[in-house]
Amino acid sequence: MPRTPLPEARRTLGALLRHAYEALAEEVYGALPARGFPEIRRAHGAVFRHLPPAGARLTELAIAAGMAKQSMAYLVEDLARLGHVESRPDPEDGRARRILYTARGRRLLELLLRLSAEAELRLAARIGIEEAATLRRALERLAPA
Amino acid sequence: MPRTPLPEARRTLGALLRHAYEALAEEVYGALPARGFPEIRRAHGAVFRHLPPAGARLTELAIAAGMAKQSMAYLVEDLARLGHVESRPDPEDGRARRILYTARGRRLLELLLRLSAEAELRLAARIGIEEAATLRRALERLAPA
DNA sequence: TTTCTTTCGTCAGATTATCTGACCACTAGC
DNA sequence: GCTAGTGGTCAGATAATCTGACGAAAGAAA
Repeated sequence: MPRTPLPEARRTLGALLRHAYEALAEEVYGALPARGFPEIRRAHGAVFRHLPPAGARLTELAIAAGMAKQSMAYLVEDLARLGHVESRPDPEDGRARRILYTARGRRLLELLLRLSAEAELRLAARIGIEEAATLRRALERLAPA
Repeated sequence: MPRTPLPEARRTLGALLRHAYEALAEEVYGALPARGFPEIRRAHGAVFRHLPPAGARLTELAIAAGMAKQSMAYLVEDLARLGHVESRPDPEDGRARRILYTARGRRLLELLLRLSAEAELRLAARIGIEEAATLRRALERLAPA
């Protein structure tokens, strides 16, 4: 028998993280339809989380997001079709394509960031500012540099 | 212009939560093949997170996991095929089925809980015991009662 | 400068994990 | 005993990933 009692399955750290993430994602992505972006799905976040304002190559994006380049290509193509990014041939490399935000895509990125910040503020109001700050600090220590 | 500067997309609270969850899930589920359960995928976790030792009905499981009963049925059928759960007609209700762990399923549940506890301990070693405790506390305040 | 190797992206095809709608069997409430 | 509601399945769709094979371009080596 283990010294420490095993946690309930719903109370493992992983389950708690998943739940918090799920709730936050729902707040952010759930707000998009009413804000004029009903076509955006959570999977698109993989692009917005990793595409810097100056643009990036497809393969860079795929690596940053930790997925196959084919998978990233599928998301990027979708966002291009929806008018949020465009993919232009890279002048510096004839094989490569540069993924860039359109004006609409930049507005969406800003909206996502604003909604995220607001959701974090609401969370802080629920659990306490101090508590929320330590939560963020702990998570930041786990994130890659 | 917003008073607070917008966060970088990779530093929203959601992105941080997602990253931490992803890392933890990888530790736990990544260990399964070497421990004799190569057939278990992350989606199966929806069952193990919500199926109590005494069993439950399919619809209860679906509601607890926040998914359609058809989706839960797909996961349960898969785990039944793999010998981790079995689904028997409910003696108290002729329409219903009771989902129960097999002996193998119970061992897997225990392993998952143990791996989760170990991953949490390693995380605490990385960021500090105090920090990990406050992380858990904050997340628990966000979880449903 | 020709060749070899690696990298960038696409094509084709598969699988997993979800959903919705329609339905049947059974229970429960009047 | 009807009628309404619930538990579960069937059928079909879609989203979001993957792997393998490949062509074109770049970079390294000869």
